[in-house]
Amino acid sequence: MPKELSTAEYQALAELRYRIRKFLREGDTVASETGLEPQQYLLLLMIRGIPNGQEATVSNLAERLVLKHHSVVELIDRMEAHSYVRRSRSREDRRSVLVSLLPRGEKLLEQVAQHRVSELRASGAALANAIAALLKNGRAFHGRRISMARPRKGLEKRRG
Amino acid sequence: MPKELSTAEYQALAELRYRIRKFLREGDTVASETGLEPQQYLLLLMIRGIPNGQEATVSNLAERLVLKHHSVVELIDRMEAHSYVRRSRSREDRRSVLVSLLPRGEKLLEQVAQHRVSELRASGAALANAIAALLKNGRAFHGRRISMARPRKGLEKRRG
DNA sequence: TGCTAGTATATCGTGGCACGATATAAATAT
DNA sequence: ATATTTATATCGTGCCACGATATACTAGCA
Repeated sequence: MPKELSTAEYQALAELRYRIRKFLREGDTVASETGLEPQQYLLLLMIRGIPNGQEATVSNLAERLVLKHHSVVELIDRMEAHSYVRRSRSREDRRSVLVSLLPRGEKLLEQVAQHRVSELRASGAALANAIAALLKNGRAFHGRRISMARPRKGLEKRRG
Repeated sequence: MPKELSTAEYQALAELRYRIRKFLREGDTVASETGLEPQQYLLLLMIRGIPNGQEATVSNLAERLVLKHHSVVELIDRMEAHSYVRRSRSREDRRSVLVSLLPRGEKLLEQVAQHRVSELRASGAALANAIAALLKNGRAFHGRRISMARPRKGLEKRRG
């Protein structure tokens, strides 16, 4: 039976969530200033930033957004209504739908993403450090030291 | 006029959001297994994990959740309906409402938080490292090296 | 002491979001 | 040719978040 969590542990979990939340909501604020809902910006970003070797299909986007596929379908519906994206049926597999940005979506995405890149420089490192500091504090989590996983190499180097 | 963002930059932003999203949704899954909605778990956690020296008032909770105060009011309404929390009027300032956990809420929070602490050990460090790695790679953001805020100890070096 | 300004919470209408259940179409396996 | 699997789509439902607006309480000031 696991031990009861202490107040310090609850506070550490809460602080972690607060920092992540604050960081994400900064981006949401910028998105809403351009007329985009937070999830809409995220979908545009996931379409534009789909990993190499993948296509922006409903199922791939569902995976990247960590949502059930029909939630993505409905999100795309709403985006189509605003002319941010369009659907087209895949030639290779006619069950699949490819989602691509329309110029309006591309432009709005760029405005938000520009801002987000700037903010990442300002606060992204602080977020990473805050998370690492919270994890490092062994006392916050059962008083035992956490063994940090060794990070992999940078993204660009991974792909050959 | 800022330069156009490259595909690599979009991919880096998208990857960052994917990792954060994946991490958060792990917790959501555990929360929903206990019958809690994601935001409900978060509210319970913010009440229990309020920083020392603060009280769990609507305005303090709104700050910790990075929400408008009336969104917190409505969230508390829904939680009260489930007997997870209760409101009480502050003696010191009768405008303020103090929110506290009821036994049912406390129990559900503990179940989820226990699981989250375990998962933090497993994936929290990976998240921090992923964020740091994405930020560190200067090419992903305008090809210029980002000057990392100096962490107390280097992430990689901290623990072997 | 009374009035004004500021602060904290509450309510309502509205639209976005997410899911489970269910359905259809296409591809694959047998 | 049939059965199974996979991809997307639709609907009902409840949760979430905000702007606009309202009420109650506290603090400051003349």
